[in-house]
This record gives sequence, structure tokens and C-alpha cells, in this order.
Amino acid sequence: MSRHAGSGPGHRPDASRRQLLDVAIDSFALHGFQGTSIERIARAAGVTKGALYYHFRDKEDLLLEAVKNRISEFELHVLEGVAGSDDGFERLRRVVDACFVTATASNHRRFIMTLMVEALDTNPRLSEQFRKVLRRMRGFLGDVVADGQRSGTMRTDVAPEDAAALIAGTIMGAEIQHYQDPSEIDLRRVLDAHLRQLGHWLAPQGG
Amino acid sequence: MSRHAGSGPGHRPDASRRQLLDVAIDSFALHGFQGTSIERIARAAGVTKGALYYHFRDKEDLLLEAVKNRISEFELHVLEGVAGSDDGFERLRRVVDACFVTATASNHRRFIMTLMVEALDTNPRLSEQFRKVLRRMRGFLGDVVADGQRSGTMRTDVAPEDAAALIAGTIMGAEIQHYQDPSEIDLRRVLDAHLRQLGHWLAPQGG
Amino acid sequence: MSRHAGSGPGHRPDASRRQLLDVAIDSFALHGFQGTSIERIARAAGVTKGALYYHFRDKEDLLLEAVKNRISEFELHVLEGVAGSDDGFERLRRVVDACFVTATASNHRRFIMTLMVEALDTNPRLSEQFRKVLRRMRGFLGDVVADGQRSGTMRTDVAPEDAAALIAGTIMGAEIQHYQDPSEIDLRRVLDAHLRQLGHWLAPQGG
Amino acid sequence: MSRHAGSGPGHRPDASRRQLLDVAIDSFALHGFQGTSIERIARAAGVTKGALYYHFRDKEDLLLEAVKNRISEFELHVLEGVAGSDDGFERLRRVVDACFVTATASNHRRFIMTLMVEALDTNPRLSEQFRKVLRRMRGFLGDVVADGQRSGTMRTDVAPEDAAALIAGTIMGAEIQHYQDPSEIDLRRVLDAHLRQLGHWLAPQGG
DNA sequence: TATGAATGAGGATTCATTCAT
DNA sequence: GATGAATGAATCCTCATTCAT
Repeated sequence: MSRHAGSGPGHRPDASRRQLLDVAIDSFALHGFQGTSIERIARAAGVTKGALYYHFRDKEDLLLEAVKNRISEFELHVLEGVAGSDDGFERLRRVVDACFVTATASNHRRFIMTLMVEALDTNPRLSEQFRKVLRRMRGFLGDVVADGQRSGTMRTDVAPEDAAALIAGTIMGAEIQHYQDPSEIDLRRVLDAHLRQLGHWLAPQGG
Repeated sequence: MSRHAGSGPGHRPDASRRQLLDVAIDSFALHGFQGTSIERIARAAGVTKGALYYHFRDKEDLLLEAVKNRISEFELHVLEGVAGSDDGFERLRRVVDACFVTATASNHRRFIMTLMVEALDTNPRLSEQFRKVLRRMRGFLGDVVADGQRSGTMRTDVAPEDAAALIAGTIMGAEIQHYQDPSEIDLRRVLDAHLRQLGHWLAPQGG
Repeated sequence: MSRHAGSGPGHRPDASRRQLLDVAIDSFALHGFQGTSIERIARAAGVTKGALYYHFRDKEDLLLEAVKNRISEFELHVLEGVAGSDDGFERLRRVVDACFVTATASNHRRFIMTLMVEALDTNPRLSEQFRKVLRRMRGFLGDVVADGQRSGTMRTDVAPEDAAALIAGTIMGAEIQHYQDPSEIDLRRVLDAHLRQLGHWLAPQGG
Repeated sequence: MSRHAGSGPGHRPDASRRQLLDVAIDSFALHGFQGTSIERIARAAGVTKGALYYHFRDKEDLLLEAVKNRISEFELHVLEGVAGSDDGFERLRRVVDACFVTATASNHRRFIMTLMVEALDTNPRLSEQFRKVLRRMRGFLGDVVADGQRSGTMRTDVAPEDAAALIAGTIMGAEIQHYQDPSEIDLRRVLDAHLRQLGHWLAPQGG
């Protein structure tokens, strides 16, 4: 939180702060950080620029708060989804599903992808944050695979971290293609194909 | 197109035009389109802004020329690489290798990735161009797979266009992770893992 | 004047009002009027901007109150110091000493000098106030000199108002140089030299 | 010079740059640095803000250039004036006269005084520059006095550097009072009184 | 008495673009 | 082919001030 803790209980703590964050996410998702002006966000949120600067130190602070927000939401979503199962492939399916939901039900996932690329060399602080997110994500996927290997449901001649990078990358690559060309790329279909691909690839080798 | 085709024959067709394009590509690749100012490009190319405007109608024209340039170069590179082989897997390997080379030997591939994401909703013209590029790329990959299926070296229960989307996506996803976190993601290693993954996944099913 | 005279008797007349004035003086002294933001004063005083606006109509009101405050304090200080003596040179020495003390023991004198210059053409109201202060000061100094002349301890071919302007100016000039370059200008030393200068200059001519 | 060396000979090198400097000096002199907006300067110079930013990196650059300009002009003026005489008192008179002229014929001297005070704690770079100016000025005055002492025309029991600080301070103090209250303070008259004061004070002691 | 939220005007700076030479 | 000077719109941000509570 940039300035406030969350005031009194039950009092509906700053509605417009949240409103600003929501608008900002949508706008950043569609036009990127540089492509979004403070003016636009403020107007879309129904307040003035001054109000925005009351809640956030500057444009970057707004961005960081927004990112923090959505990322933790997404990660929670993934963890929750996965919690209910022990089977490796089933867990992978749930991760993929979580990505699909956040990618289509809102702009949140696209928001992250867009900004991650834009931040690459322009915003070290933000880039660092994304680096950590991806590392956590890969770490998590790697664990799922390693578990699968231990329990004998997955082939063991694949390094879990390689699998993790490939899975994370394939999902991101599918999303980008989908954002790029929605009429040609049916995200659900591609992700399903990916799940089948994983099924074949990671299945233990028949003797 | 800018203003002229190349004045007199044998006259060394505008050196500074090419110089500007080269500089622009590097700059766009690292800082994005919006993050790169005309001033910066001009100075880096050793000319003034006026000169730039002599060669290119506006900033977008410069960008489009640059993109066109690199894309055709890249596509030629891929086609050439693939030409020499009939084997499906071998051809996929060559495509992946071509991507690896253009991703690491220069900024060209990163240039394309960065701009593609930035252009998503901000630049319809450019986005259209990228859409076509990716379609060609997927079309090409799909053909390779279909050929492999026809010749019996690849399993047939996978739709070639799904395979194409997955392969293209996985490569892009690997690149992004590599740009994002070079110390953790060894692009060569991930791409090799991907090739093995393709080997397992697409191998015809044993009877 | 702000809004009230001091609510109930014996009720400890607004602590935070005084606190705000003190902080304001320090801040104005160091950063000038325009260089000091309401926010900064409020925060330094440990209250919010709203509280400040409760006590003072606007920024200028705060400034005027602050100036009024310090000036009368300073003038009292001078008058007190001078009261105990009849000798002209001794009285001048005490004036100079009073200036030295207020110049070094606190920011008060610097506060006045800084603002006086800043107000020159920007703030007519404040400038008028400073004009009056300097006139009183010169009037006072002129009286001291005229007394000295009447009592035969000072030369009579110097117009008292000229002497007053020179003395006031020299003190101010010394202060400015001291604020400007404290390591080179030892204010005490310069003021002492000035007192000796006055001794030689104003001494009655030997017949 | 911030960017240009002075182009070709005879070509009247950037008229508007000089115009901007002139306007800036007047404006800074009257309203101070913070009190002067870029917009105002540009409009008064008959150009747009963009033009101003073409010639100067930022507001501070403009200020520094302006200060540099006027200071060297003023110092040249003083040196020239003094050059023609060997007599200590005569040389002091010429310094004082030079100050008087630059104080009344233009805003240049006031420009310097105003900014010097404003810069005290707000602008270290500028302050440093002014520190050097005053040191040079005092150094110069000190030399004049020391020469006078050596040649026997001035009393020797006064430290030249003390005299220098007093003279410089008295002139500045007179100027400030004059800017502050022109109807009461006749600068010429006060400076003349100061010259007589110096005559009495620094005259060698009669045996 | 005081706060938190918000406003709106102004200000510095950047930048794509134009054009006479 | 290329430059230097200039424009004007957009952008980020600051800040004095207001007001309901």
C-alpha cells in the first residue's frame, strides 16, 4: 500500500483508490504503460488528476501497486486451483485452466504480459518484480513435475526446470498469439492441445 | 516507401538511410517504439532529425520500414535453413536454430517480439503486419508437420495447425523468458529441450 | 489575524498555531516563500494541511503572521538592549550586537532578510511591511546619531539619515555575505570592524 | 555556451537566444527564479516554450547562462573603470560608480542581488557561482586597499579583507534598501555618503 | 479542532513534426 | 541531402485551496 492502511472497518475504504487501480489495469493492459496517460486514467475513473496523485506517488507507483495486486490475486488463484489434487497431470491441467480464466475473463493476465515485455529494459524495478513472478511460477511448475516423477506418473529423463520453462513459455506464447490474432487462435483449443502434448511427452516410457 | 528509389546507379544508395534503419532497430528493440525518440535515433546515427525526416515520412514509417526489413531477412533465413532437408524433425530443428541465431546474434528477433507486444492495440497497421508474419510462420510450421504426417514420421492424431501454434508459441515464450531473466534461462538449453519434447510428442505411436 | 483570539482563558492558547508559526519561519528562512510548500510546513509541524487552514486564512496570512511575530520580537530586543545606555557609540554597539544575536542564534534574522528580498516586487503587502520595518530601524538609528551629535560625541557634518542608511545597509550586507559564504565571512569579526569604522568615521573632528 | 559556439562570422548569430537571455534577466530580476515561469519568458521574448528549450537545456541552464553573462559584463565594467587610476580612493570611487551605474541603468545588478539571496539554500550550483563572484569582488577590493596602505594613502591598522567585506556589504546593503524603498533611499546619495565615510575612516592617522 | 479526500490551475519538460536555407 | 531553428500539443507533476465529516 502506498499511503493508507485501510482505514476503519466496515467503512468502505477509499472507493476511488480501487476504482483507479481497476481502470489503470485495463488501460495499461491495452495501451501499455507509456501509452497510457495519467489524464486518461483519471478521466476514466471519474476523478481528476489531482485525486490520482493523492492516492499514488506517481505513475510508476500506480503501476507497481496495480501489478502487485493482480499478481498476488493470480497466484492465489493458481494455488487454490491446484490444492485439491495429488495427480501431477491433473494439477498441470488446473494451472493451465487458471491461466485461461485470468486470460479471458478479464484483462489481468494480458495486463501482466504486456507490461512484462514493455518493462524489459525500460523499468528495472518492475522488471525485477516480473522476474520474481516468473521464477516463482517456474519453481511451482518444476515442483509439480518433480512430484510427478517421484510418484512414477511422469518420465524421469526430463529435467523438471526445463519442463517448467517450457510449460510457462508455451502458455505465454499461446496467450500472445491469442491477443495478437484472436480470430485465428482459439486460446482454449491451443491450451488443450498443450495439455495433450504434455500427456504424451511426460508419460513414463513403456518398457 | 520513403521518397526515392536510389538516385543514380552505382552512386552508393544512401548510406545514412541504412544507418538510420540499423540504429532504429536496435533502439526500438531495447526501448520499444514509444520509448525511443526521433532525436535519439538521429543522434545515434550521427545525423540530425531533419535528415531522418528526409528519408522517412514519419516515425511510424521508419518503424514499418525497419520491421519489413528484418522480417523478410528473418523469413529468408528460415526458408534457406530448411530447404536442405526432407526430414520433418530435421526441418523443425532448423527452424528452431534459425530463431536461436536471430535471437542471440543480434537484436533483431527481440526487436520483433518487443514491438509485436507493444503494437497489440496501439498500432493497428503494425499489428496487422505482425499478424501476417505469425500466420505465415504458423502456416509454414503446419506444412512441415503435415508433410511429416504424410510421410509417416509424425503421429497423425495431432492437428497440424495446433502443432504450429504450440511450436511458435513455445519458441516465443522461451525467448521472452530469456530476455527477461538471462541468468536463469539458457535459451539454447530450453530450445533443445523443446526439440526433444517435439520428438517424443510427435513420434508416431508404436503399434 | 486568523479566526479567533484564544478561546477560553487559561485554556492553553492553541499550541499548534505557535508550532506552525515556528516551523513556517524556519522553512521560509531556508527555502523562501515560494520554495516552501504548505504541505511541508504542515508535515513538519505534525499536523495536516487542513489544520493549517484552520489557523490561517491562506499561505500569505501565515507568512504575514510569522513576519509580524519575529519583527516585533526583534525590535523589542533592540530597544531593550539600547535602553540601558546614554552613550551614542555604546548604543550603536548594542544595536549591532542585537543584530548579531538574532542573526546567529536562530533563523529569525535570516528569515527576514530572505523574505525581504523575495518580496521586493512579488508581494506588495509584505514589501510594504518590510519598508516600514526598515524605516523604523533607520529612524531609530538616525535618532541615536542625532543624539550623539547633540551631545557632542559625534561629528556633525554627517546627515543622521545618511548615517542610518549606511549603518543599516552595512549590517545587512555583512549578514548576506555571511549567509552566502560562512566559511569566509566571520560575521562577528566583520561587525566588530564595522563598529571600529563607526568610531573613526563619526568621531568629532579634532580642532 | 550551452550548445552553440557562435556559428558563422557576420551572420548575426541566434538573435532569439540573446533575446531570451535578456528577457530572462529582467524577469528573474523582478520576480526571482521561482517566480518566473518559462511560459512568461518565452512569451515576453516572442517565441514559444519549445524555442526556449531548443536553446537551453532547462530553466536552470537558462539561469546559469544569464548569470554568467551579466557577471562577466559587470566585472569587466569594474575593471575597466578602475584601470585608469593609481590613487586608492579614486579607484574605490570608480568601483562604487560602476555599481551605481549597473544598479540603475538596467536590472542587471538587481538581477544578481535578487538571485543571490534566493539561491542561498535552494540552488547549490548557483550559490557556488555567486560565492566565487563575491570572493573575487572582495579580493579585488582588498587589493585596492592594500595598495593604498602600501603607498601611504590609507591607514594601516585596518585589515584589507575586513575593509573589503565592509565595502562590498555596504554597497549591497545600500542597493537593497534602494530597491526596497526607492522613494526614501536615494542610492546616489547614500553611495556618496559611503565614499566620504571611506575617506574619513581609511585616511592615515594624523600624528 | 482537525482530517482525509479531492480539485483545478499552473508549470516544467518532451517530442514529433515542419520549413527555410 | 541535410541542418538549425522553431512550433505546439501532450504529458507528468506540484500545489494552494476547499469541504464534508
